[in-house]
Amino acid sequence: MLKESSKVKKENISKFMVSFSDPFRLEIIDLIMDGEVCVCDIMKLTKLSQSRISYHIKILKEAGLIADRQEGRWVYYSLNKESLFLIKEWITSLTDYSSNRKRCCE
Amino acid sequence: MLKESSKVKKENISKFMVSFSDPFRLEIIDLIMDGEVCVCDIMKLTKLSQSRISYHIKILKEAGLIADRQEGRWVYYSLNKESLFLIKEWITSLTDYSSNRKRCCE
DNA sequence: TTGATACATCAAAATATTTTGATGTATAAT
DNA sequence: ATTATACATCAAAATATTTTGATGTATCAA
Repeated sequence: MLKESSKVKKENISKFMVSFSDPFRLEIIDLIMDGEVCVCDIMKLTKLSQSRISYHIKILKEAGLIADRQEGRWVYYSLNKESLFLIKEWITSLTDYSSNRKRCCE
Repeated sequence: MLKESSKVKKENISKFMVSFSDPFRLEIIDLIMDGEVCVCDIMKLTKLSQSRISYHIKILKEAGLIADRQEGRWVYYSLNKESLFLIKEWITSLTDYSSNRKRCCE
């Protein structure tokens, strides 16, 4: 079993994965990757309704996946690379651990 | 936007993330990391009901996260490292892409 | 100060996922 | 053959997530 000392908490991993588990959120992330975007940009590019986008944005934000910055009436969203690195690290620890592990009775 | 040439398909990413998004499935993965386990092992270790475990196992299997091997009456499950590597690669492509990208009008 | 824009939030409805308990199938032991 | 074990599958119920349309708040322009 993975040590509890891992930098990412299980609860956060779950939240992160949930936030990545919706196709519309993946689409939004795809757009945000190209640079800061506001909700109105996402509306134009995805044809999703405003409140629907706000809802998904909220999930992504609460998972720590994106950051926001207000500028006048606009709110710009951007990828939070730090959290992506942490998750990558967590997946690495999964693969590393299970490849170094000795099987019982071998 | 990420090139479609990425080794992992969006649909698979979504499935993978869904499969990782449930705390009980994370728990099961945690156990499987320690070596092959059967449903009965998981039952003993997690106190989840048999059909509940089977259900989650199915989700994990369909996402390509775990592999199975039958031996008599037992079915042993193990981590499929290949898919973990692919997802890690996908996350890497997310961070790499967005860090190399030039902001508009800069 | 009025009206428009950008976005958040809310409650209800729609939809999807998960859990439960029952039943089914295959293997193996008696 | 009969019974027990290991697991899968199923349908119904329980629960969670998502969508929708309405309303709220802040900012800005006229």
